[in-house]
Amino acid sequence: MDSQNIRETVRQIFTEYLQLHGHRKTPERYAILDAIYSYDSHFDMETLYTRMADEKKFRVSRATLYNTILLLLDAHLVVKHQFGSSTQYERCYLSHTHHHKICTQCGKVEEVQDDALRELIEQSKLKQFVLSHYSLYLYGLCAKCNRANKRKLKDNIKKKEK
Amino acid sequence: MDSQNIRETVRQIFTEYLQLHGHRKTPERYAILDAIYSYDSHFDMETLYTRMADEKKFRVSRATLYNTILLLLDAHLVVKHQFGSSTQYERCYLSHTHHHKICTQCGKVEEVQDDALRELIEQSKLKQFVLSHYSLYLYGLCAKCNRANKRKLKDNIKKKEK
DNA sequence: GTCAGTGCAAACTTTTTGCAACTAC
DNA sequence: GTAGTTGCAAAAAGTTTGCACTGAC
Repeated sequence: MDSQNIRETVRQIFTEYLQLHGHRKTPERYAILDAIYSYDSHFDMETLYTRMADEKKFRVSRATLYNTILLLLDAHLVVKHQFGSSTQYERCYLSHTHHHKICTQCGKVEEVQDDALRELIEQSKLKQFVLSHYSLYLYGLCAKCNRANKRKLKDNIKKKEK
Repeated sequence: MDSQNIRETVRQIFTEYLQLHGHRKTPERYAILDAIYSYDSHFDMETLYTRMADEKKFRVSRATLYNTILLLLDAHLVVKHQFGSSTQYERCYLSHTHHHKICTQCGKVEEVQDDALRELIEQSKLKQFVLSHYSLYLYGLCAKCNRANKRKLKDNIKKKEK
């Protein structure tokens, strides 16, 4: 499915969701959905806010953004992530669930694709619980920070020996 | 290992960590570590702050709490979770890594133990990355909210048909 | 004695809320 | 017409920071 097609499909899904839940179909809501589905990757509220004003020429208030994101989360069209200290969102319709490697030192986030693991998690039987989605965050050190730390540690030990 | 023994062991680990990194061994730091290891479950900063003052009779400032938690995270004696919108911490020395079921509606968090899945995640080969720990958050509806939603949905469809 | 660490309050960031104006229905 | 939504600004919640003081080394 191409990008244009996806955007039309998610609009339909959103419309159904809004109808079913008795919410109004406002232009703001569709503009926000459309903006989100025009990005490929993660974004935070500030980015969405400024990008919508700059690129999409559609200014909505922050309050409306937060409001609409709540609906989109509930409609399973967007997922929320909280890596480290920053809250990020991501579109999720027709995008493969992936995992995230987060460097605990520099904060860099990378996506990891592991279909075998994905299936195992999705098939894990949970008592008294209806799984809708999940997040797997793998914390550790990226190659760069790992090297830097090893150097630092060596220096400290040397200092101590003096 | 009994609870008293664990507390002594983590003190030692923390002492080594502080020495290695050239930090001072202040009474506040040990009091915070001890408080954290006297709880079995998750806690947030506010809870830790008030509990330390009330139960432990040891008042530390919020600044020092945040400060010390950073060290404990780095020393792998505490893990940080960000479910939904609340940030929670949890001791992690000698406690089995577990997964979390989070109800997207009422926010209830439950621990899930699945050793097979745990091992698979821990053994997943990651290129250019040194895994230290991970978090698996399973989002969905708890039995209670699921029932409530089904009722609500039925009502909305009925309304629509009128 | 020195400087890392602490407490305090102010600042800052992110998210929520109250209310008047607006508009989808 | 009217109730759900929006925008704005103020408030709240959570975390960080600057600075004077303290105490671990």
